[in-house]
Amino acid sequence: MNWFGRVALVCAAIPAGKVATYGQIAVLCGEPRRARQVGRVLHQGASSAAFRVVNRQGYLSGAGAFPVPGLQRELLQADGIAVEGDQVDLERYLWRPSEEELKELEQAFTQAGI
DNA sequence: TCTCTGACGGTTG
DNA sequence: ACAACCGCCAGAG
Repeated sequence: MNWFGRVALVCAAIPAGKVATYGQIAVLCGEPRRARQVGRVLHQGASSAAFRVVNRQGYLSGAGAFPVPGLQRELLQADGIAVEGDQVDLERYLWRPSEEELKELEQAFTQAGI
């Protein structure tokens, strides 16, 4: 499995109603310093769950990030997440992976052949 | 080739 | 709290 695949797996592992940060995704992929590259592969359409990824401040991706402006906002709200001024409350919505979730993720990596 | 540019983030002053 | 740097690396021009 490659970098692209890992990012896709991690995004798929984000629970509905929660958000994750780019840096967090990078860490979960085992490459802590590649937050930027996470954004790039997501832009390439790595995962349909990419709308649950925001930056460290809780701000949504830029206008050009999604084909339709405001799409990410709608998807998040449909997920039950409150979006205020293109920003979400990380204290409330940030995904904090449980031991069980980490284990499942590790399993997914292994199964995919990391 | 070379340079510039980012869906980013940690560190430092 | 804030801003300036740095690391990161694949595309675009």
